Amino acid sequence: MERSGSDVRERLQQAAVELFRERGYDRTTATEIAGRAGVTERTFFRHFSDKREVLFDGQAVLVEALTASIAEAPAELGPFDTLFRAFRSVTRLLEDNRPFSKPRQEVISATPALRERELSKLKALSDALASALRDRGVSELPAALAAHAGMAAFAHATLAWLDHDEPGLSERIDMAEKSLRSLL
Amino acid sequence: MERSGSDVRERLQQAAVELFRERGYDRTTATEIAGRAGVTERTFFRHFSDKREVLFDGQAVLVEALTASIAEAPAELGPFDTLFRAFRSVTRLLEDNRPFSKPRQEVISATPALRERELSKLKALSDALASALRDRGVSELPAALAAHAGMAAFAHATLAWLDHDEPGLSERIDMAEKSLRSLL
DNA sequence: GTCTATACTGAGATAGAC
DNA sequence: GTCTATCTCAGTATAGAC
Repeated sequence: MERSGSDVRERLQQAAVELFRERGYDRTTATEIAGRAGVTERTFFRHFSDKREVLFDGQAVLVEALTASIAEAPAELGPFDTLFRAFRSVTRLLEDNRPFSKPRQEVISATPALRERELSKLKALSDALASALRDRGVSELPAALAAHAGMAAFAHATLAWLDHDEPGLSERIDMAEKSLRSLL
Repeated sequence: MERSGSDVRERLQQAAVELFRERGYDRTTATEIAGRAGVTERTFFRHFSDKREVLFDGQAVLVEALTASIAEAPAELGPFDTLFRAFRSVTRLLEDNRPFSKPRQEVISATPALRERELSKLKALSDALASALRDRGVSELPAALAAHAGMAAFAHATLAWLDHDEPGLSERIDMAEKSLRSLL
């Protein structure tokens, strides 16, 4: 049982999604997940600080990609232009991940404890975007509000697209952006 | 030991805030909270589905007040006008509750597990506002986005005001509204 | 890797309000 | 008698300490 290959983390994540779908989150123990991945419960908790965390790892990549896009955006763009440019820069990434994201999202949506954790992650993401905007000279309050509103639109589009794949992600982002802009 | 008709629930909430401030959330057990309120641990969990929930009860009143205000707003008002009218209608309520809200918020802000729960509650509130807007004929997407953006502004103003009481809550809501509207 | 505290659950008993 | 709140007792699983 490959121990040093260090794809243990991925095997744990894979096993977790499978088991959560088979039995539900509450009826799955950390020991069972570890067992299916060929390690002990203790190893599970070495990799993930708590049971929920096993489903929330991909976020780091997304944060990096989005903040990088914001940092290198033309200086003359306003907050929303900058944000939506960033969101569009990761559509390809999200589309490629859809086969894994969809079952994962089904589990999350069905489990209150996981939805709670999801909100934390979205908040952290939103805060990171606000920080990236501030680095471009946008001041505190507008940066926070733009990041929040933009993230809400982006998250809404992404979740709707994971639920039904048509219309596509790009179109959904367009729709969300238009809707947001016509509100103000 | 007053068993029936009593205010066990409130005693539990009171005891919880006290103990969390004295020792911190993690170092306080449900048994200790129950003990200080004069009941057993099991009774604590009959009143609150989990340990975090004991700090999040006041929300119901706020949801009621805000959705009521939205429902009775003049039909010609747009989504943001409707929302901020509602936010302003509860400033008095929030100001009166400040003596209780402030210590409570300090505990929440200092505890990751409680911040997570707080986000859930804000999401539920935001969803309720979106639903109230839809009842006025605002369609799905704009209702969700307006509610999210508006709530972000309102929450930002309220938390900042709990942290430092000057400028006052009304002024802070004015500032947040202006900032949000001038984003475009 | 082992041990332990504690959050949480379930079932059945008891006590009082009605 | 019913109904509801609480208690008692006996567990399981998470997560942290060692």
